[in-house]
Amino acid sequence: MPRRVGKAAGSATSLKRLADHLALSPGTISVVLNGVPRAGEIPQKTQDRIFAAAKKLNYRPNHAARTLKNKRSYTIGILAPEISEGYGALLLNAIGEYLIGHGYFYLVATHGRRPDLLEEYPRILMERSVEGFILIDTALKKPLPLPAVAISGHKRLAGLTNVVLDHDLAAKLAIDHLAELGHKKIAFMKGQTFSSDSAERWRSIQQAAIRSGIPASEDWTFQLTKPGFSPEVSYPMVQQFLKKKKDFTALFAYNDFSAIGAVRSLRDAGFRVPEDVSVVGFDDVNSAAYQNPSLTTIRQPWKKMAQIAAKTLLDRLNHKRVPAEILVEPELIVRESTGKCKSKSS
Amino acid sequence: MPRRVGKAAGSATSLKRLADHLALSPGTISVVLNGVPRAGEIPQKTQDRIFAAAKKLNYRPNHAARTLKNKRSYTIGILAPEISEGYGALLLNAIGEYLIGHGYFYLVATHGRRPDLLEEYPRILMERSVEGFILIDTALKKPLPLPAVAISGHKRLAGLTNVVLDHDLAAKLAIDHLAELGHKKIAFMKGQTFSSDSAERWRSIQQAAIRSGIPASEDWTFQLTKPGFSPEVSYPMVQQFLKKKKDFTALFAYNDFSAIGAVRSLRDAGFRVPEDVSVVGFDDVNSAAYQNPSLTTIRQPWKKMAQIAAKTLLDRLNHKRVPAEILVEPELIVRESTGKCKSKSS
DNA sequence: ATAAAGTGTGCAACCAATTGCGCAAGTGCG
DNA sequence: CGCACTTGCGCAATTGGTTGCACACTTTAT
Repeated sequence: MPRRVGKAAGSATSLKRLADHLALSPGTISVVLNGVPRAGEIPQKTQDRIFAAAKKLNYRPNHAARTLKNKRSYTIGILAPEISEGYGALLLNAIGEYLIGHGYFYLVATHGRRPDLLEEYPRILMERSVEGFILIDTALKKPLPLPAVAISGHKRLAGLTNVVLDHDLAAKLAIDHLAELGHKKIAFMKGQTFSSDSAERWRSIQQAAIRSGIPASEDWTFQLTKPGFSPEVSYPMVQQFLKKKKDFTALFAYNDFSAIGAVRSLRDAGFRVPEDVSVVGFDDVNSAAYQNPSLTTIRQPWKKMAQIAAKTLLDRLNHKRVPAEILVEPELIVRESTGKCKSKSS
Repeated sequence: MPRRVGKAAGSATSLKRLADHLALSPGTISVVLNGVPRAGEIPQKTQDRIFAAAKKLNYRPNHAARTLKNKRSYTIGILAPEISEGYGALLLNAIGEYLIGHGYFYLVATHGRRPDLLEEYPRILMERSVEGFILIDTALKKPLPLPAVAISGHKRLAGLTNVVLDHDLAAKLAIDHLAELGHKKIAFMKGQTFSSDSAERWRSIQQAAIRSGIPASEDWTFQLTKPGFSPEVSYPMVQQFLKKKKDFTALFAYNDFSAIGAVRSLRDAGFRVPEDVSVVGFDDVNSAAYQNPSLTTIRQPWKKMAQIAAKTLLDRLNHKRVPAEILVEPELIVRESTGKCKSKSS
């Protein structure tokens, strides 16, 4: 005599409710619905009944219970300094799509580079049983106790795969382009010290510059300090730089937003872009093509990087071997912000 | 005779392990650590021992087990069409910071406006025991069975709070500004039909236009169709519009990125901005101030909207009463892309 | 008829945390 | 000296899903 279970009781359909409804045990139902090998031992007729009832009662397994028992949460932790306009958002979007497409969700924690939060958030995410981490522009001091993939990380740590841009190639593309246009006096904008690409990129730029016989000393250099991805970050720094040096004919910016700020700053100081100064950006954000002038820039294949990062992490979670570093190639996109060098002295 | 538990067994410290270590029952420890009223009945000495051991063994309660038992996950589901450059990313960032600051995390699902995903993702998020939803630019057909707050939603649904911009004021600010500059022939860009602000904004624009004696008929209007937040979305539409109408002296764009695309398109067609055509944007994204010309725009207080949305949802989860609609005020930011109307005919 | 083999099913333990109930001491009062 | 009351604390059930193992029942072989 099957007990009658009121539909009003509780809300979601649990395994037990289904079991009562079918006059079977929760165990049997679990076996059938999960299709484990042993399910073959259960008669087709019973299996059909189970599937039908599950559909009818709209049964959805409780994720927390599953996580607890199976020790798999199908959840990834993402650590980023912030979700900004530009690069970071595009990465996050592509990472998210890949993960959701493969049955995973993600928790994002934005730490703003605060050391205390960089300690705390990975811990909290692990309490929430994330299975691994993806780091965006985030430098860790200690290795994490879980598999991790870093985009634009440069430190080799145990259990960490770095997905990095080929900065040597990027620097070469930009500098060769400017050199071909006749530029010899190039100003370089260094990224903020805390930005994880800054050091690597600067090293590559110096090497490429030497090879092309272009000076890249302190004189030709200034550094961003304010955090963030906004033209505000570079505008005042360019103004300041112009006070000590005016005879450069090209500028290689740290990213597109700082290039936009630089263009503005140069124009406000009376320089035309590209007639007086050529400007090269970095990243190729969506609006780069629609600036005035449109930006010549080094395109980071951010979508590819995001997919590689997500795929690599899932591979590791499924016990595949993955490399410690994966290099991706940038591309030069020539637009209007660079032009022939017209200065006679150069 | 207490069992000896090797520290090698398992990884994280569970309540039971702590209990074995202390030779107490898990229940007692739970009572003390959670500070429920009954904890007062347990002697201070025992409590001190418990706290000390918890710290020493680095005890962290398992979130999945808590969620299962307490039916509270401290997790919010966020539904957005995409995480784009611009507006959406800024909102997400501010929402995330508020939530994390209040002990909540969030799962993001980007649905790309696909109807099947708009059905599926809320369900999956609910399986993952989210306690409520925040919707960004997402139109629902059915009410959700959980508390929800929509940013830029305009449909009244049960259990839903809408955080919306005062579009009447926004339209008035933009049109009054253009009218004061002498513009009478204004072209209007309508948002994509699926964008949740489009209809509301267009209605407000029409009203404001009538009051100012400015025509806002079909003739003066064109509509975006491609999805996304990129200048690409508007560039070809402006080109097309220019084929049928050329005598407007101002353009009110749907957002900053479409304004950027429009400026570009106008210039490519031989119009100077703002000398021949003034352009007003919407949103005031970070780079708007650094365009050339810098964009006059209607600033959405996105940070405030994000915080209000997050706060309102948490209030509802804590059984406070909240309004069905919350209006926030935009602000006119005058920059270089608008100027005096010089056309004689107007 | 009886054992062996084979088939279908469900009990109970487990995961980790929480909580009602009640056991077992200790204290006070008559 | 005994009864009642308080205090301190632990047992066991609960949450929902998964899984090892045992049990029952049927079929086949001897």
